[in-house]
Amino acid sequence: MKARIHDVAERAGVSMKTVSRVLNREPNVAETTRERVLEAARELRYSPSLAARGLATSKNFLLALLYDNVSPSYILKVQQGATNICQEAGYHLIVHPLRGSLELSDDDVMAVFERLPVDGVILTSPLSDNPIILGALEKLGIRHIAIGASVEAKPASGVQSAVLGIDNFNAARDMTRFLIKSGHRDIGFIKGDKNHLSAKLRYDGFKAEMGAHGLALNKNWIVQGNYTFTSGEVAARDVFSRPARPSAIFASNDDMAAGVMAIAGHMGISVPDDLSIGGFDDTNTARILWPRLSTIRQPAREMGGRAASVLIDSDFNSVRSDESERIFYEHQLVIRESTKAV
Amino acid sequence: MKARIHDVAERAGVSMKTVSRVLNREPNVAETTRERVLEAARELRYSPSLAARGLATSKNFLLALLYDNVSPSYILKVQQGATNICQEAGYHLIVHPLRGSLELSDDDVMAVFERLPVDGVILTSPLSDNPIILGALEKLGIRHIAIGASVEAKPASGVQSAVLGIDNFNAARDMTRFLIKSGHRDIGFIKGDKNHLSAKLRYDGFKAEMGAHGLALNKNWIVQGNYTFTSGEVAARDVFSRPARPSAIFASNDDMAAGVMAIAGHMGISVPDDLSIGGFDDTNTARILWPRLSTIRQPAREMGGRAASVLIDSDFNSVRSDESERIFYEHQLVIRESTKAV
DNA sequence: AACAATATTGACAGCGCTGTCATAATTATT
DNA sequence: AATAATTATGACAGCGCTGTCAATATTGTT
Repeated sequence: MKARIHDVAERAGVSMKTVSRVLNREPNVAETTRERVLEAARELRYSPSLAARGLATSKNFLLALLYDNVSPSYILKVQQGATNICQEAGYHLIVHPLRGSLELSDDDVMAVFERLPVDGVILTSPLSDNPIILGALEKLGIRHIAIGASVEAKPASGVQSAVLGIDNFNAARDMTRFLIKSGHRDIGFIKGDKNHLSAKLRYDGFKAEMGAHGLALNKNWIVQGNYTFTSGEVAARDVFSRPARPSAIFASNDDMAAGVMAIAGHMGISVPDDLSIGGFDDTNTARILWPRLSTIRQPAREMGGRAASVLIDSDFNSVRSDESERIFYEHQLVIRESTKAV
Repeated sequence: MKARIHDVAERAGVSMKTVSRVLNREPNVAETTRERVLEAARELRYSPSLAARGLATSKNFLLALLYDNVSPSYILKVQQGATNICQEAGYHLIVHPLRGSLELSDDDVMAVFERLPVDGVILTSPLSDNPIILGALEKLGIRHIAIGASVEAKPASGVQSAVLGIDNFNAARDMTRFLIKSGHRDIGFIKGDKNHLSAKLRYDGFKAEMGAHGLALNKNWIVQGNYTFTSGEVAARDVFSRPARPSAIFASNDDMAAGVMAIAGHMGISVPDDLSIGGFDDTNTARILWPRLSTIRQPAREMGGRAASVLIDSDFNSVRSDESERIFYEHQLVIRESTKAV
């Protein structure tokens, strides 16, 4: 039924090993032989068994994408980028939600990775900063890329790993500066999940820029959220229940910004006429809302792709172990209709 | 470094085969032995090599979720349901976008599946109805579940397969009836992708219900879309460029409804005061928009989970080949703020 | 033309697990 | 108490591939 390498070898009149050489692009195969083998393989519609190959080489041609269930639109972008690259390279991507990652014990996490038969792992925020997860990965010697981890994230050691991200601090400053330059002085801020390093950095950026312009922070308008749409709604209700109302709200991700917009709509507060809203991430959400969100573009798809290709490449190019690099991406302020000068 | 079954056997003082029996829950193992083995396995943090197991059993503990890139929010729901079940069962889910599925040749498709080392495939619409894909799957003997395929989809033969879905026709009638009962008579419709069976059924349902109430269809207000947000925008622009304007638009999925809403916002048409909008699918999109979309809930997450569990179960319960079943789900009309009585 | 260097190929073992089948221990039946 | 039926365990081969290493063919060098 399904052709095996043996069949191809027979048909091409060579040994199995030679077929293997051709298929794996090993050097030292005569051109004529190579063609004969490829032809035979094509005729038999041969494709190697990943299981057998994995057993023989301890390579699985599988990558895993791990995420905690926040901000689906963001995850999806990363996933899209990663699957694209995987397909080109003949790899496959396993998606693995890891809910409640903060409560997970060392053992839980180890158990997950021990039975994840992959060649590399892509971590998305907030997993990117989670020391338990990072620790397990290193202990098991699994290569990994942390997306959205921040500058401060300590570099991995022992196994090859990398950190991809943007400069959250300065990105937040950019958005804040834009709002201020648009004439806003009363600006509210919705913080992201306490456990995300990115949340802290974005808030710090906001504070820094406000301070640089001599603008005071109004505690009434600064609310803790957790990066979910619902938390954005809750935060907005809170802010709007105060005696005074800000003229702009900067939510530290798009989903929360959407929550703010929903509550504004509900309360008859017109966006952007009565209230400007800024988001962060430029996910699909930002684009489908009306008015569309002004936000910070984070090249999530690109980063997902990059993460996959780094992982795949290091499967080949003899991995210089103990290497860890940091790749930074440019963010971009995207102005749309949810903000307006006052 | 990593424990092998041999190590566990040694530690427990039994043969490898006995360890294998315990781990695979095979019968005929003495209780005391079982415990000893489990203990040893735990101590060594043993977890079997999927590759080796796969090679020995031709089972990979992998499922694949295939989709063409339309309606990300819908895919995501299915994916969530499927990963949940997979995790419980110790399986993993590979996600595999298949862009431009309509132009794919027989060979392309075969090539994809031949190198997808999985025990089963979950298809989402529009792949669910694609004869080339279905054909390839059967030729290769890969079990599959088609989500969102319609009643008419011919049952698979040869390999176990199933169809999960809702009654698109009647669901569309329900939404249409609701709009009519709300006093709307001038109702526009945005069709889904021509190649989706669901698109046809939804449109048929709309027509049937309009007809049942003696309402005429206005060609100006019936526009072809393709299930994407952008196509919803284009369609809305088209409709609004006509001399008369409908009082309600029924878009055959949420993403297109979001597109309509965006254009309405852009043109200063107030929703729902000047225009009611109905969607379909009840994806995340419907919830984060303001006003939130009235839509048809399709239990996508549940279907994703069900698909996974059917596939996994049939891995064990000796598969009665040649079996194919149809599982139908109830849809539900969800009324939110995007529609209003006139 | 004889020899060294290099390119090309194949035989065989073994990756870590499970299926088959034989054997040993236990329990049921007369 | 002897035999049959059942339960519990293990030895061993082999799943389909690739790594190692040895063998052979080709090319280059004096």
